[in-house]
Amino acid sequence: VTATGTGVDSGPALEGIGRSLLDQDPSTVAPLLLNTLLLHGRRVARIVEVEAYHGSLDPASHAYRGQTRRNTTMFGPSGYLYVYFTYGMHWCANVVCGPVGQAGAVLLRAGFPVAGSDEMWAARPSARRERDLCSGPAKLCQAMGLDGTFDGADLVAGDRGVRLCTDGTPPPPRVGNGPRIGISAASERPWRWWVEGDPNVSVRRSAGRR
DNA sequence: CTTTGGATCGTCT
DNA sequence: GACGATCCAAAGG
Repeated sequence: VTATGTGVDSGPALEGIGRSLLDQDPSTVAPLLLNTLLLHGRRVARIVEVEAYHGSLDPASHAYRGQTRRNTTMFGPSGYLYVYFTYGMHWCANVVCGPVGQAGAVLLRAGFPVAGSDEMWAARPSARRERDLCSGPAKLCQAMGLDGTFDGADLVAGDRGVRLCTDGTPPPPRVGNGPRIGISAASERPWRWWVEGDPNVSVRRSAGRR
């Protein structure tokens, strides 16, 4: 695992996230991913906001109505990347959790640039401030250069150059927790976690609205 | 700062 | 044929 020239390799050594940690319930795994690092080539983002999605018991999940072509990765082994296309133009990335056959994933909702931000700015020309780079699930994918071709990538083995690591940064001292964003079903379940006070965390559109 | 509406197409019924 | 696990530009305070 390297991020040469990024400044990351001059800090504490990076350590891959183990598959056993991810092989648990999405609601257990989700908060554990806060402050971890998503790496792709030179680009590194620190995850500051996540959401848990379950399977047949979660009406907001893509896996609620069983396995289909799109959500196949969600039903596979943990540690893989589930990338889906939405709103006709956006990609969003999840970390698959739990055992084979049991759908579950953690949506990576926001992060902030730790390295390779030059590539992120290039990938996101509409960004004006640094916090515009990764402050949303589709922004994060765009900034990190992730699209549908990365669906099914192994984040533990890093078989397609995408990896999930930790640099020893402890869990955030204050973790926010509340309802998930942008869903219409099961909107009362508090399955979203974020680093309290981080400016990259998405804000729920005031009042209602999806 | 906030609010609003439009873009755009793969997926599943 | 309908609907998104969203983002952005524009307009108003």
